[in-house]
Amino acid sequence: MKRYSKQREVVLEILRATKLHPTASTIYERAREAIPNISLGTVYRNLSELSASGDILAFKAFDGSEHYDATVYPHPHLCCTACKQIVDLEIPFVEDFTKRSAEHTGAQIESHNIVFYGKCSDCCKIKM
Amino acid sequence: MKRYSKQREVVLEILRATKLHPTASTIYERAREAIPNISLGTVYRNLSELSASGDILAFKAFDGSEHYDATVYPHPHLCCTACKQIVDLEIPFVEDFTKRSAEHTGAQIESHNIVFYGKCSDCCKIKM
DNA sequence: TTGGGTGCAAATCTTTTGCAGGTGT
DNA sequence: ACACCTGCAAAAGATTTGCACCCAA
Repeated sequence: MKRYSKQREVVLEILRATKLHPTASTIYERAREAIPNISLGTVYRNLSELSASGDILAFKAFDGSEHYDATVYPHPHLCCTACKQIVDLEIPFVEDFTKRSAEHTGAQIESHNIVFYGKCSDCCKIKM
Repeated sequence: MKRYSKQREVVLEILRATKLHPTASTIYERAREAIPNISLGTVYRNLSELSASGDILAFKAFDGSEHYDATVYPHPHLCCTACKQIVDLEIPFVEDFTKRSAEHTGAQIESHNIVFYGKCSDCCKIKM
């Protein structure tokens, strides 16, 4: 059975309080503010468990680093080449695209990991 | 200036001869059949260069491992949960989806990394 | 009480890099 | 000759894991 732990709660809180898709080490640094002697291994373990239980999502950015996200329904991300941030994209027709892809290829698609690379809308406004 | 090297040629040949999206270490093992004393570092260096010059594509699978592909136009991949293979998907409307996503979000999308997770068409046929 | 959770440190694994020597052009 | 490329090995990162101790239920 799964038991309560302060460490897991803190990790989850940190993720839910940000929209910035932090990495494990960023979460670790922030968690130390609440639990100074929390270990990095514990952060990893909890991130894995939360991810496995569907409480959070994990995905890889273009540079290969793992990022975590408390927004748990599958949604595309955009890695902005200008501000270097990873932003959530609200694309209402993602599931439609996925379904069409499945039909077109004869595959059975359960989930997806879509990462775009380009310039986010904020950065597009600023320049050019 | 870029110069010829047997090592780079072998790496590229290996990639072009397979449809299986090998990882660096798999390519390394195979390359050693042609050049027994080739080093893993050289394989990585050449994969980076070939990727930077657009001769090959690199992408991350769901488990985070980097895979390489000699099919250079951007196309989605499917990680099959049954046979564990990574298969290319021919989705004619990918670019359309990308364009619509850009329009919808106000972002400027340069490239994409789309990985589906599910069961490939072959595995769907075999067993329900 | 007891089995899951933790901190710590060592171990893995993957990828990168410094360096001295080799090799296309 | 010169700059690029290589093999080797060490380094760097990221993530996992073994272990003894701790604690929620």
